[in-house]
Amino acid sequence: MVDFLNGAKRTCKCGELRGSDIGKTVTVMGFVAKYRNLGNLLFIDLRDIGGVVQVAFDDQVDKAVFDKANTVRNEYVIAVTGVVRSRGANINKNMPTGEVEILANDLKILSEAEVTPFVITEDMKVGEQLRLKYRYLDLRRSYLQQKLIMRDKITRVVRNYLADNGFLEIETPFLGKSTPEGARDYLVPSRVHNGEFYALPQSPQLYKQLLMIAGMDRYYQVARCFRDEDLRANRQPEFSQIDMEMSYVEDNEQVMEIAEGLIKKVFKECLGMNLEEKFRRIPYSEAMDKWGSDKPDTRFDLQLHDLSDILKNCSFSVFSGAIANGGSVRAINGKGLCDKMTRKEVDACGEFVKSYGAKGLAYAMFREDGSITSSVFKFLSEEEKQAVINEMDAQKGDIVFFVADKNKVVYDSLGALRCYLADKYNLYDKSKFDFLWVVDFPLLEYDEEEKRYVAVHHPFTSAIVEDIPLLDTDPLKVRSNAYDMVINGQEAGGGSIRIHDWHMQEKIFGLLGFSQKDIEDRFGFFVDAFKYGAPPHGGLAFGLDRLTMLVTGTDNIKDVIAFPKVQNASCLMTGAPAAVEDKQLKELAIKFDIKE
RNA sequence: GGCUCGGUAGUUCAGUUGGUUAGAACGCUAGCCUGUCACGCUAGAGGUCGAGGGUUCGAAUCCCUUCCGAGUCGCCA
Repeated sequence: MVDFLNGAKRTCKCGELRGSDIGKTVTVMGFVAKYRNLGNLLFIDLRDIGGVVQVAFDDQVDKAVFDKANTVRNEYVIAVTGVVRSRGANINKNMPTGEVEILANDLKILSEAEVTPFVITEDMKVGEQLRLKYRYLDLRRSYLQQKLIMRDKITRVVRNYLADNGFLEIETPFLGKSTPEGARDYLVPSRVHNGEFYALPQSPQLYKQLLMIAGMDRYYQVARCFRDEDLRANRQPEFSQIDMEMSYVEDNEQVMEIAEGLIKKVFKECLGMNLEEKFRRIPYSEAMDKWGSDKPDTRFDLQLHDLSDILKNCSFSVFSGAIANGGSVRAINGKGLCDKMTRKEVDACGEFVKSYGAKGLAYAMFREDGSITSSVFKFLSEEEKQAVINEMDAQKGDIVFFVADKNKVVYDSLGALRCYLADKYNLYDKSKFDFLWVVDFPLLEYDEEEKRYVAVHHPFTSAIVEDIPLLDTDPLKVRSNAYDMVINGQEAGGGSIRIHDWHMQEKIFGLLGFSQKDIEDRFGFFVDAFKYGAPPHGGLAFGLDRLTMLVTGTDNIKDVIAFPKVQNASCLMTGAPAAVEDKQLKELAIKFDIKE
């Protein structure tokens, strides 16, 4: 039988009580985290979002209340009224409220609870599968509550900052038009227009640009975005962006300055970090050449070195062949790792780079005794060897890894390998933060499968003015006004100065292989809008989930989302997605063959 | 779509070369206990070894299929 509150009011949260509260009569409410019955004395650890406090029930004080407390089990929801008193000699230093306890004189059982599928404790080692099925129980843990509290704080800081800078929060539709460039769309069938579909937004890109054309000047939104692609540890099918756009800018720096200020504010308010220095700007080409990635983690060295000039004529055909085919040979030097790595671990690196398309991983181990163990040095002349050693600054104790292939494979595999090594051998301080911008991205890249140019960023990104002539002669050389903010080797956000001239927009669409009809069908409304006056504008979007991950120090995106989906994009708690009733399908005029 | 790893009591796990009745800890239930906070002590309940098929005298263990989950490559303008 459960009690009604019957007018009882909570006077404070469990975790707030301190020595200074001794003597006060308080009423607290929460979940029973733990009970310890000593016979005629019973302790309950009561948990709410603010923390845990110990409640004591003494049968000498009130036998009826004591007997009632005896029926209480874990996760019951109760209200306790009592007097805060000192624990005397029995202080628990492990809890913030450990100096005090509440001696109960009234107990209300507000809700009974069945035995939970897992015990809710902070040091829990329960499988994710079970925790996600009972997410509402998992979320009772302070670990997750603190992450959602921080997420709330971040969004509040963001809202305040952007409001202070003249940005208006404006909502844009979830039900939009499918524009099949980029990620797969989630589609929503229309009942009124049978056979037609809305698409959920991959991002509010078109709307925010239209808001600039509408004269809204500066816009932002904490926007839910949807992408029907496969999940990762840091990727969910629906996620949130801090999406912003501003008018009358034509220079990257104007947007980056605002965005950088925002990140500095977030880190200041949320982590107390003072980020004084301007973030580094690294051109895309340098990021690739030095770090093998357009989101380099520069907390550790392990830079890539291009050995193509040295090795282009070497007798090792894998190397010379790759270079002759337009690829390259590059290497990284694992300083001091030679003796830390077993043969098996070196082989594991070889397997690791294979997943990035590399056919193999050559190495050279520089032993402390001066000898060199290498899979490739025997193919090199003395001059070549010496030149490699000089270029790599290879010394005793080092291990150098080489990859020869198409440039993309070399970058991908070595770029990933350096992160793998740094992580595995603790080559950097994981508590440090590393902020930078990658700029001067190429505007276009060539898609071998589709046999056409595709936009590196998106089709609305503008080209750097001095590169515009190259659009007609060498489009792959054109750099864009795009910029990505990279924090700890993760893309935290990205944006660009947009095209605001519809002639240029049509030209880019043309380069991307869109026919006039394609443009009309997909983006007609968008191109039209530019014909009625469009301020120069640019913007950027931060991934709120990833930002929260960085601030709270987790590498699992599920930790910062209340109700996340699992790898196959289903929800273990609700069972979504699920079949619907025939009646619903009929209304939508949807018919499909159900596979057995 | 590919690769790797995992699924045994409510939970976390152990389970040898295929061999008697599948174990431990925690949790749960009952009893005792006035200073516990990982309370303690005693007793007890609790298993379709993810599912299906196969090999075998015999399968948690070996093989095949399949479901579920994790990581990752592709993918994510």
